[in-house]
Amino acid sequence: MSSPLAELDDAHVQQVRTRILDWYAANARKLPWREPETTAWGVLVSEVMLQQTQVARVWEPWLAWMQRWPGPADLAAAEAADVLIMWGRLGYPRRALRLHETAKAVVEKHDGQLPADPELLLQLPGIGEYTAAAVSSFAFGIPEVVIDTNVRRVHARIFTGVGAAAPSLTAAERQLARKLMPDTSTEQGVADANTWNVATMELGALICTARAPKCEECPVLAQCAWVAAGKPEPDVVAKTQSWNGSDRQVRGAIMGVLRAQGTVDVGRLRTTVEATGRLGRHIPESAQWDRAVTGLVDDGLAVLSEDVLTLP
DNA sequence: AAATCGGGGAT
DNA sequence: ATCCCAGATTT
Repeated sequence: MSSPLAELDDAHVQQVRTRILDWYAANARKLPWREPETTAWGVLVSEVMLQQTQVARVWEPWLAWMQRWPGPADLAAAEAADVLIMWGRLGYPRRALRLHETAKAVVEKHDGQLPADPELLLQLPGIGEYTAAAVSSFAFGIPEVVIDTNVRRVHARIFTGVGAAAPSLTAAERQLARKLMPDTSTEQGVADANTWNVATMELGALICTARAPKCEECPVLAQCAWVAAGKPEPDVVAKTQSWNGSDRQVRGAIMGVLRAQGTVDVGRLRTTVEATGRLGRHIPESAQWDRAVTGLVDDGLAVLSEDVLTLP
C-alpha cells in the first residue's frame, strides 16, 4: 500500500481538524492541571505523573504534590525519601527521582525557571520527546508536534486506516503528525495548533479508545479510514510480561514497605514484605530478592548500609 | 529494536 | 485474566 501521506487530501485534513477542534471545545474534560492558573512547572509535574499512569489516578496526587511543592525550588529542597513517599503508588518511582533531579537542574542551570525550549527540556532527566513537546505546547504555547499513544492511535485510524499504531513510533508517523498540524503562520494558527495537540489526545482518551472505541459518538466517524475499511482488527500485539511473580512486583512490594516504615533490616526483608500481602501467593527465590534489592539500590531508590535497607 | 520499569482501572 | 495507560531510559 502506498504511503498514507500520498493520499493526504487538504480538504479532508481541514475537515478533520475543524471537527475535532469543535468537538474538543464542547467536550474537553476539566482537569486540575488544565486550569489557567497552573504554572509551567505544574504542567510538567502532571506530564511526568501521567507517563503510563491514567488521569484518574494522577488527579489527587497531583493536587497534593503541588500544594506541598508548588515550584521547582520547593521540590529541589526536599529530601529524596519524602519525594518517594509523596509519589506513593503512582508507579515507576524512578520518575519521582528524575523529577526531583529535574527540579534541582532547573534551580541550578535555569535560574529556577523551567525552560520553554523543547531542546532544553529534553536535556532534563525524565523528559523525553513526548513530554518536552507537550510542556512546550501546553505550558508555553509553542506549537510543537505532540505525539503520545492517543495521538498515534487516532492518526492511525483516521488517516492510515488501521486499528492500532505500530509498536514504536516511526518516522512516517512523525511526518504524518507534522503535516496534520494547523498552519502556524498566524497567531490564530498557533493557538489552533496547540489546541489540536490536546484535542487529538482527548479524542483518543475519550472516544477513539484502544479497547472499545465509541465510534457512534465520534466527530470524524465519516472521515475515518479505519471505519471506511470496516474496522479491521489490529494485528495481535505481543503479550505483556505477566505481573504476578515478576521482579517489578517484588520491587514494588519492597518500595511499599520502605514508603511505610522508611527502613527495613535485610534479615527481616523477606518476612516483612511477604506480610504485606502485596506479593499474593508468590514466594520469590533468594536470587529474586537479591535482584530486586540490587536493582533498587542501583536505581537510587534505596540505600543498603550495615544490612539495613532505607529510602535514599 | 527490545527489555525494563509499577500499579490499578477497565473490560 | 488480560489489556492498556498523556513514556523514558538502557541494552
